[in-house]
Amino acid sequence: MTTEPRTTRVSPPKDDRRAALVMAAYHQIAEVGFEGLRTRDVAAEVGVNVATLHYYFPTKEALIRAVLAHAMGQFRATLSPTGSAADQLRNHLRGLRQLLIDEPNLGLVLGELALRSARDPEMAATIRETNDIWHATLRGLIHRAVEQGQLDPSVDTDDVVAVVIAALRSMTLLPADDARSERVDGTFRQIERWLGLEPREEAT
Amino acid sequence: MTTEPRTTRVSPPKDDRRAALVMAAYHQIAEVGFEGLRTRDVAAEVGVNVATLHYYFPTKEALIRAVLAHAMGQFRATLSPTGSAADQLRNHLRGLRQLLIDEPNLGLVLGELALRSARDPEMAATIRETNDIWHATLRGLIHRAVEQGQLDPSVDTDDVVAVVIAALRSMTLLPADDARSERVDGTFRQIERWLGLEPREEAT
Amino acid sequence: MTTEPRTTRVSPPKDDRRAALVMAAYHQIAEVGFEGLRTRDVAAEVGVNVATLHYYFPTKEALIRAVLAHAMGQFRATLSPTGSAADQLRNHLRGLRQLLIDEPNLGLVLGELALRSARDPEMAATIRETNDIWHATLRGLIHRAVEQGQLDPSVDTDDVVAVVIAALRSMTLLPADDARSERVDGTFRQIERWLGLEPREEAT
Amino acid sequence: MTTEPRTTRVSPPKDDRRAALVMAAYHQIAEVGFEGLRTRDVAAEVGVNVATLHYYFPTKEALIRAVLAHAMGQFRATLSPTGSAADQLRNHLRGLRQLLIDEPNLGLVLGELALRSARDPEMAATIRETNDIWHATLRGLIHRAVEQGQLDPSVDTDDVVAVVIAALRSMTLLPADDARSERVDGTFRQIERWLGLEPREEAT
DNA sequence: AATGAATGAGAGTTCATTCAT
DNA sequence: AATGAATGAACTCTCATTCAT
Repeated sequence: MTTEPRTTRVSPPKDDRRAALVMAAYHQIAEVGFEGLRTRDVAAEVGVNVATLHYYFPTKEALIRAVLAHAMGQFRATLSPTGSAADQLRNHLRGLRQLLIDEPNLGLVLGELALRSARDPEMAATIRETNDIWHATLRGLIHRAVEQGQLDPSVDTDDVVAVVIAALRSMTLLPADDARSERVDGTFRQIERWLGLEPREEAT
Repeated sequence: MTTEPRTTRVSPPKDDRRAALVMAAYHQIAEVGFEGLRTRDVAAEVGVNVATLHYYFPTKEALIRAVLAHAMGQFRATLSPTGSAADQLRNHLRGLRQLLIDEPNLGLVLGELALRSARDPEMAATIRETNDIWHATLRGLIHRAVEQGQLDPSVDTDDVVAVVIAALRSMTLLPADDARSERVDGTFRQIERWLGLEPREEAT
Repeated sequence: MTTEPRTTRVSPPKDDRRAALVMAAYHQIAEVGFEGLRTRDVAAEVGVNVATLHYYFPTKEALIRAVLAHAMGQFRATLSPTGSAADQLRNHLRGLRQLLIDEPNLGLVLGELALRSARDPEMAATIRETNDIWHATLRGLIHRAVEQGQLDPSVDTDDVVAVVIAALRSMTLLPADDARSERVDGTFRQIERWLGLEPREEAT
Repeated sequence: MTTEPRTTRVSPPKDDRRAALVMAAYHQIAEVGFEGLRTRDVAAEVGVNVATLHYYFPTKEALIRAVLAHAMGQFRATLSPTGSAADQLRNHLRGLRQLLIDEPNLGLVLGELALRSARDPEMAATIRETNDIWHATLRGLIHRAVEQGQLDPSVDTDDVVAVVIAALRSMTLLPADDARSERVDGTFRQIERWLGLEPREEAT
């Protein structure tokens, strides 16, 4: 409750305000959903007046778009390529698993966004785009891994990619709450098995 | 001035009104999400006054609970047992696929409910319960199918069940929009393949 | 400040509420202009909640339209025909004069509406309509009065009607404040003189 | 990075800024009325920040006062005396007519100001002052014109002045829109006739 | 002399809920 | 069993004004 002494000018210089507001909105969405998202609460979390929020984002919708962009960015970061095809595949899966652990809110927020996209064509387009990139990337990785003799040719099909992504989406877009965490781990493990990536022992 | 005596039971008798309101709410949630759910609109869809809605459901929450019950019921119906274990398994998968086709809104509504359950312990409990039943049922079916020599023993593990349900949840709880329908079909097909159920050729 | 005891059910039964709100808005416009018109204040003047106002008028604009209709009605009432043409002419002028005395707010409200009509085509149409009726009526009366030998033929022109109405509009649409009341009387007197209607002695 | 030194007086020197802001406010009032007058929009029209506006005018009210002064000045300019009394009279009428044509916004702005003066004593005083000067001037001109034998003695009364000014005010203070322009011309013509100034043929 | 950033105090509008009938 | 009328509490968004720079 006490305001920290503003000795060091740590407080946001320029557009950290913007970023802070996006983060707060992100957090609020995870906490109360779009249903309970209130501009005043977002502003309060950053410690500014609502009017300030509207100074940066003309409308609530604009704020939500920014949250969408942030969430998409966080997700896409797990698609960065390094190592052999099989390694990249493994890294993607593990990176995703780690992301869900580090950022437990991401699932909720992405879920809210995915649901909302059903009523919001612009948002739907953004999400579909990322989704398609995801499919293409995974398909490409599996294909090259098979070519390089690292995976069994039988997994180089659209259907396999479809199941894998479906399962991953389930982890990513929904509260891990009811899909208890041992099931999450099991899911990741079994995907690696079916793909033919020898599952290394967990460290957790 | 005098309204004709309502002796003949032409208009909904008693709690058809209730059911109609639940259906309308269900429909509204699919259309506008919890974010946009308005008691007035629900009442209007049934053609009654808002106050009438509150006669049947004291609060908006009560109405939502009823929608939850309805949605859960619809889903659980696909778990009904008939035939051999492998047949039941197949039936469940196909029943689910059919349900998604027949009732395209169900995914949206279940998704909304699942997300909301993250903030609503009572709702979370109901959903988790159904979820656990799902897991147990699937596990049991696979186990018996293996015992009866209909499936390969390698699929009789918790991890396999976890992936399968994760993939199915993805289909069930999220707008099929971005997971384009061919991917949905592919997913179902590949699950059958991995389980060792020979995928019959699709109709349609 | 004390709420009057609601012993007698004098309080508005049905759509007196509507009328009361219109009257309050009318009064508020006279008092603070459109610039200062606040739905909350209008509602407060009637003693109801703002939400109640919006129950009757979906938007502030709708309320303003109703005020326009009310004001136009009050004005048009002075155009009712009785007696010979010259009598009707006299009656119209005197009726107008009386209206300005009885309803000192009318000028302000009509003025606000007239000014607003410059930015509001729909409102402009309504006002122009009344205005045209006014012109036509006056022109007709003068014409018939001339035919009946009650007025000098020289006044039977569009230009005369234009001046007369211009002068009357000035009285009607603007605060009588600065056009001090003796000038208002003088204006009415002189119009009668120029038209050839012998001005009767004032009673005030 | 370095802005060129503002040695050359290309940009407005000192209080051209002030004047520009007043003109913009004047323009805005004509366009959207007091109801829609926004300091931000005024500043934007000049191309400066709102804060800059507040540097020149501490409050919105101060800006409005300046607009009032500007509008009054423009009007009073038509009262400048040149020629014989009858000429001055004619010049005043024609000058006014020309002003309304050249500056179609003036009517709107003066109308807004007149209406506002009903709630603003200070503004009312300023307007009444101008108004009284107008009356006195007109009265004086007519009186002298009669003395010089240029007009009929019958028009040398307060009542005549009252009607004439009432009619002129109607032209000046209200949107010419509904008082269609042919009526405006007719009004000016008839005033000249009644005063005994032979109306010269119009040029357009 | 000028501005970007910030804000307090509202503004119109919405909505779940209540209650007399 | 059903409704029209009413409301408190909020919600998003706006705006004149301030202030450090």
